[in-house]
Amino acid sequence: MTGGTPVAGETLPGAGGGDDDAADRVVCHVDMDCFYASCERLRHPDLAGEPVVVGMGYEPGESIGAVATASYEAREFGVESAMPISKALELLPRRADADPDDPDAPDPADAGRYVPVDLDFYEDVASEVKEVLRDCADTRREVSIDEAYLDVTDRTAWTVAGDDPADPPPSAAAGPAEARTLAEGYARYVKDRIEREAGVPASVGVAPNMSAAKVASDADKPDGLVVVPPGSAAEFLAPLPTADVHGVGPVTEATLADLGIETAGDLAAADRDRLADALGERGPELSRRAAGDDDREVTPTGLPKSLSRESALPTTADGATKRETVSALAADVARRARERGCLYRTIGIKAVEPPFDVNTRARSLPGPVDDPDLVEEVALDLLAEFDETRVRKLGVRVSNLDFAETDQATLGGFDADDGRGEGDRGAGDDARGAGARTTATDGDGGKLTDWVDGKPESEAAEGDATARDAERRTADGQASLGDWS
DNA sequence: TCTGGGGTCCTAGGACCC
DNA sequence: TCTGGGGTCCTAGGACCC
Repeated sequence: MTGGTPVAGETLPGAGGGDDDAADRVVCHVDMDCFYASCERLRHPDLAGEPVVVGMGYEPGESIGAVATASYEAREFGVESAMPISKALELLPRRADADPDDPDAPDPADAGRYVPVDLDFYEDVASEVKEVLRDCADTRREVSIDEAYLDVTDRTAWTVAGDDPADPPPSAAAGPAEARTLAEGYARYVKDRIEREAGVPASVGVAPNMSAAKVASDADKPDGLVVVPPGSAAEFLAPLPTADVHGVGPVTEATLADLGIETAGDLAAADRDRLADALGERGPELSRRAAGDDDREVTPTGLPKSLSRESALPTTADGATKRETVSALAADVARRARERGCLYRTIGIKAVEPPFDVNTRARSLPGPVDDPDLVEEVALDLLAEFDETRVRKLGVRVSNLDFAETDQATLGGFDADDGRGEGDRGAGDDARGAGARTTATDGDGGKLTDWVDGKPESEAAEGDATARDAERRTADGQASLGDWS
C-alpha cells in the first residue's frame, strides 16, 4: 500500500455512517397510531375526536387496571400508556362521572371515554392491515399487532419523482422533502391504503435502514410520514434525545447521561470502547444506530421462543391462593401451546414480590413434551420455594419450544393418536372435554419414553444420557428445595 | 406514577465435557 | 498430576419493546 488512494478501512471509521454504502435499500416502518383506541373508534364512530382510554384489566365503572392505549386527545391530559387507570382517572375524569347537575363534577368537555381492551377485535382489524402490507411488500417483519417493517427496495427507489433516475436524491433534511422521492410516494401509497382499507390511521417512516425508519415513523405521530433519504440519517437523528434511539430505555438513558451523552449525535460521536465498558456490546451497537448505521436485513418474524401467562393479584402470602393461580396459569399456557402445535422443554414460573422484585425459576425436561399436567406439576413444584413469600404477581412460562416435532411425529411413524398432532385438532379438543384431555395427557406421559426409544439407535443412547442428566438435575433441585424450606 | 401482560435478547456464573 | 482452555447447556436476572 504505498502511495495511491487510501484503503477504505483506513478512512471509513468515523468517516460518517454506513447508510450510504448499503446499496440504498428502502425500508418502511409502519406504526399504527394509538391502535387500540383507533380500533374502538372504528366500531364506535362517536368516539372520534374524543379522549379515549383503552384499559387492560379494566371494567366499566371500576378504577382497576392499566392504560393499554390512550388516544392523542387523552394524552393531552397527561394520560400515558402503562399508567394505572386510577391515576388516569385523576388526570382525565370519566365521561360517565361528569354529571351536569353536580357542581363539583368535571366538565363533560374535559372528560374521557374509558373502554376495556378487546384484543380479538383488534386482531381482526390488524389482519386487514396485514393484508395491505402483504400486498405492498414481499419482505415484511411484523413486530407486534400494530407495527411492521417493510423492505420495499424492489417496489420503489430513492430517485426523485419525475427526475432522471441516475440523479441522486437530495440528502438535505428529513420530512417531506421539497423534491419528493419515489420512495416517499410509495410510503404515502401504503399509508393511504391502510387507512382506506382497514379504516385506521398509521404513521410511516421511510429510510435506508430499519432503525432510522423506526425513529422516522415516530417523529411526526400521529398521521405522520417522515422520509430520511440515504446519507441524511445521521443528520436527522443527531438532535434527538438518546431515549429516542430504539433500544435506549430509562436505565441506558441514565447511564449515557452520566457519561455526558444526551443526544443521538453525542451517542454517535462517543468513544465506542468507552461505551462498551459502560454498556457491554450493546453500547457500540447503539452508537452505530445513532449514527444512522444499521445493516440488519428486514427478516420475517420467526416462530415464538416462549409462551407465558401472568396475572397480578392482591398481594398475598396465602399458599392455596398462589397454587390456584399458578395452576390456572399453567393450564392456560399449556392450552395455548397445544393450540399452536408446539412442544416445550422448559417450564418456568415468575413470582413478583412487592414492591417489584422479580423472581424466576425454571426447570428443563429431557425432551420436548405437550403435557398440561406436567406443566402444572413442575410449576407448582417451583412455586414451593415461594411458599412463605408475599407475592403481587405470578406467571407461568414454557420455553425451548419445538414446532418441528409435530411433523416428526407423523413422519417418524409414531402412533397416530399419541397426542402430538393436537395443534391440528382444533375445536374438537374442547368438545371432548376433560376426560378426553386426561387421556391425551396420559398418552403424552408415555411419550417421553417414545421419544427416547423412537430415536434412531445412534441417537437413542444420547437420548438416554440426556434423560439421566435431567433426572440428576431434578434430584439436585429437590435437594436444594429441601434446604430452602 | 408504585407499575398490566406478552414477548425478545443479552449477560454472567456454574456444571460438565473434552 | 494440577493446570488449562474451549465449548455447550442451564438457570437467573436485567433491560427493553409494544
